[in-house]
Amino acid sequence: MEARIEKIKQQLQSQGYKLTPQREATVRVLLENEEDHLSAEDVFMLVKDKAPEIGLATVYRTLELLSELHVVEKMNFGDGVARYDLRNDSNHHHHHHLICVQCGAVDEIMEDWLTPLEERLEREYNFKVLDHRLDFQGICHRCKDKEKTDASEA
Amino acid sequence: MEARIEKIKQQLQSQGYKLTPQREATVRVLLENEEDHLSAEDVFMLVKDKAPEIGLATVYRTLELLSELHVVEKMNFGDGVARYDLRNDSNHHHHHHLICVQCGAVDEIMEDWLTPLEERLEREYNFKVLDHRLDFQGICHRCKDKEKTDASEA
DNA sequence: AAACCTTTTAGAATCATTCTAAAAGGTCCC
DNA sequence: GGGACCTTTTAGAATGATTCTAAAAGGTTT
Repeated sequence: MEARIEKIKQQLQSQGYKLTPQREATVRVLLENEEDHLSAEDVFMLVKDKAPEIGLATVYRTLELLSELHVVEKMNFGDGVARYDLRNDSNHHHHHHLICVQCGAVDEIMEDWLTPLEERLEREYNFKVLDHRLDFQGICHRCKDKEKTDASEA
Repeated sequence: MEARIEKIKQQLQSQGYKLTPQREATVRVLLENEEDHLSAEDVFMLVKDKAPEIGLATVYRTLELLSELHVVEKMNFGDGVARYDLRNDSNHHHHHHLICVQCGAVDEIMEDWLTPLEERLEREYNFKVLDHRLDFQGICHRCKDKEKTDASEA
């Protein structure tokens, strides 16, 4: 944990920014909730526990800054709230989302299924791929199981 | 054109809705701009030319309604505005986006590359796929050509 | 400690979208 | 033909996420 904070500190400093206490608190929240896709509001509420005097605007600015430095990834699942995810070396560019239309859960797939497609794009469409996103909407295994249980109970 | 309006009219009526003049004007705008990804605001301004008395809320409600009936597809490219696209039988479910980070253009690929992946998802992840989206961020062929030209001129 | 940075704060402002209450239009039935 | 009863529209207010602003606070450099 400390090592990763240190690394982010250096990324900030290399661009002339400082790791202020507010920024550090924000980064810690992100590290502690690495599996989740937190909204700015979520982050704000969690950071408030550590540093109650922090403002929402500061959290927004920090997330925006970290996003520019590619420390976090800003995402949009179409529900009107931006969500932020810490990038680490292993999941970088290789995760896709399963979005459940019933319960709203967002699961991840950590496999990279798109490399062959990207190669084809560059070849056939002359398009230089920098990033991608692949989301599936549907019904997650939990809701499917629940449906089955409900049906047998009825 | 008229045939397609007629078809949409029937889709509405089959669910108990009517094709009011405002809705028809909205649908016509969508048909006339089928290649574009219009925002609600864009649609509103274009509809105003045909029917100046229409309200923005009506456009929103109409687009929402058409979206529920799967006549249009509501999309989100992460720029804070929802965009709406007419669905027709040929592009239904089979288009992906090439979003240029340099000029902002959005091109479409009309091939379906994901069927094998969807089958795998249902099998391995027990996830019932209803819809998907696949977007690539990168540099489009136009900007690449432009770069090349600029470089040789310099 | 004065001058000069960057950063934070609180709250106002903005912008897309949704809600609300009232009005308008149709349709059915007598 | 006129109510009663629908759905739909309208204008404008309300909401909610995000951004801006002006003032204050902290650090650094001299």
